[in-house]
Amino acid sequence: MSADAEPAPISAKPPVTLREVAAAAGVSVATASKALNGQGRMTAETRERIRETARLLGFRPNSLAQSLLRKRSFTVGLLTNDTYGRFSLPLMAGVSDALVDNGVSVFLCNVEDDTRLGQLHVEAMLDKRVDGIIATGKRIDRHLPVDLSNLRVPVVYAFTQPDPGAVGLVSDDAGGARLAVEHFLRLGRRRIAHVSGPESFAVVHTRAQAYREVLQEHGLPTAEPLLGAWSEGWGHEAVAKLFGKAGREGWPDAVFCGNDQIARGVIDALRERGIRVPEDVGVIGFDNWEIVAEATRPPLTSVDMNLSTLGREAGLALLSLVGGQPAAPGIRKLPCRLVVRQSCGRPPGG
Amino acid sequence: MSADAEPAPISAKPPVTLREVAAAAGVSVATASKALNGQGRMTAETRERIRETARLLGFRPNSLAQSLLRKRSFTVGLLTNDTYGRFSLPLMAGVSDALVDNGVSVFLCNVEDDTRLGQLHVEAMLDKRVDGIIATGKRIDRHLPVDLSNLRVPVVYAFTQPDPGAVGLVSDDAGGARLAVEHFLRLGRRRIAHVSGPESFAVVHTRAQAYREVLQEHGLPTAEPLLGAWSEGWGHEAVAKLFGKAGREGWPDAVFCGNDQIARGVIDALRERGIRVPEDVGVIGFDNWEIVAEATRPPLTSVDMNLSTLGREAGLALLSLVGGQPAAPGIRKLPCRLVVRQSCGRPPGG
DNA sequence: CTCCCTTGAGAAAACCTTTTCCCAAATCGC
DNA sequence: GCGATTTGGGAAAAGGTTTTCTCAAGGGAG
Repeated sequence: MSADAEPAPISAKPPVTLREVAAAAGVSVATASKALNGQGRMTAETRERIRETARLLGFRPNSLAQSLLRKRSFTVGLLTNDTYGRFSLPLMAGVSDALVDNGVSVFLCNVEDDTRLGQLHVEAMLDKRVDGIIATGKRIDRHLPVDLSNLRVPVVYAFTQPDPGAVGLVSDDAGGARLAVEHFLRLGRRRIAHVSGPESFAVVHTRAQAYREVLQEHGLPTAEPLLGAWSEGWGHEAVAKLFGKAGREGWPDAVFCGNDQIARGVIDALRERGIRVPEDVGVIGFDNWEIVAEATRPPLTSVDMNLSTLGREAGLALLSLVGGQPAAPGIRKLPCRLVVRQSCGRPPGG
Repeated sequence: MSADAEPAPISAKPPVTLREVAAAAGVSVATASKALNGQGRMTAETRERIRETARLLGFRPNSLAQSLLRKRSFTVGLLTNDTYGRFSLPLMAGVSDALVDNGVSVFLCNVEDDTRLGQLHVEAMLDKRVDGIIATGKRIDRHLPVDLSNLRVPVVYAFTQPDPGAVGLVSDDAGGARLAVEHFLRLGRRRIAHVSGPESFAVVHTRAQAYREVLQEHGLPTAEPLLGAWSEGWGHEAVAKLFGKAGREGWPDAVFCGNDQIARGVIDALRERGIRVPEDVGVIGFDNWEIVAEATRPPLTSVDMNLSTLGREAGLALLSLVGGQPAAPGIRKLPCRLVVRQSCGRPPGG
């Protein structure tokens, strides 16, 4: 058993227990435990001998036993009703990354819109003694189909409607809309239209309101936003409405779109009408869905909600809650950022 | 304590233990355990009394303690290197669904392409005593950056390159390609082109080979597939190559595309040239990425890899492995299906 | 009236680790 | 040299459940 022997690889054999390490090192399990955790008092030589033995045997403590005792499982649940959507992916990746960096594993729980399924998942998570729960959704203005108030573990809401008194993180949609409109203004655009999604979405109103405010602040007339669907098809229709009327002078010189699909429809429709983007009309989208934004011709400038960061912040917030730090309840809005590509044009003298 | 009293809701109070249930029912923990698990012998009345007590107290067994004893945690790890991609989502949802139905929770582990991160995750999962691991990826022809051979738990590979001797599930790409080409043939198309992705992808060759075979089986000449990128841009380029030469008689009357983005580029490019889809040229894509397939004009017929089913099967395969059923090692190919929309035209007399 | 078997239920070990308490030996102060 | 403290390490309880034994009481056979 030389000092530079290889540690045993993870293998098919049953796991090595602390008892075995202790026996091999000729000490009690108590001492072995303390040696490995840096607790207790013993000679440096004893401690080192035990550690070396553990290393050689490939000892890894059984998390189940540790959790049972410590009442802390280093495990959290991630609840989502958006397994197919593009929003939850970066969000979940961000959550997962933040937690994994802190040695915490994540249970993925897809609840769809099924209350029974949600209840089932929450109970399973609680049974498995998760340290906390992160609830994410596909819409900021909708609750998950499950009641997470009065749980015995902390809960953080990300990109979904939080319970009153809980801590929630969402993107700053108003700020994102401002970024887009103000960018247009800086580029010298003055007749800015807004084409967005269905009226039933809260973000549609939030963004439209910010759009109006920015224009008013600059003393510009505000056209009524065109509300429709989150689709390319609606982008085409909207262009027909905006650019259908004869008389070029009434046409917008910029279109701020509620998402990237609408923006793509707008760009395609404009091209089909022979209207040049960005020379005649600038276009900015929302979501920065790269696969769409980079395929438009020209590539689409878009507002990015920083969902990955949002997820990361949510993970960290939960961690501090689990650690006993009292977090200010309420909704925290995280800033968006504008990803500039080629659909909005260059500054006048640029 | 009437019989129809409400069971205690899940609450912020510390969980009820079996010991408390036993005390409240006036029996020992051993008897209580047996009553709740349907084990042991006791009067029906005793059993029912204990069960009712447990229900009223809102007792839920501590999974950690159960797992520690049973050596079965009802937990599996899901390893992926594709948190952002669209393939892993339905796959993961399928896995998750299959497992959750069987009372198994899923650890989501995003390893990116980082060996160290992968090792970390695998060790954490093993420490938490997962019953098994499912490895999924974004490409069938690439290994995950982590060695999963010789683990002490079963492993199933889904949509990623399995270790030799392991059980793996992938989509039947050749079969999917056949579906597309044969559909064209049934519709009376005879000059079928194939535009696909980069040469470095194994699926590109698999599908191209199937494409050639079907044409040969029907005694038709096979044009050399055009290989490029998985992008709309390449779809445009490919159309320029295929339809650039003067002389309409040499043009294809159908294009089978390697993915939906290429197909979209092809359709857009054809429209820009005034070539009608599906009247003049039929187009079929691959992946059935609904958000793309439904936005093309006309909506795109596409091959669906049934990834959700693939994930479900992977989950079930792992479950039976965990249950001790020996599974035949090797790669199992699951059939694709053709989702017919409007880009390929109707049968001649249809 | 015994003896044996069944029934109903409890005691205790086991799973694996952590932590508190405890004890013997060694060291220190004077 | 003697009491007090420190040092090094072990015993045991705890965490919550399952399972194997054990055991007393009751019932049936002869």
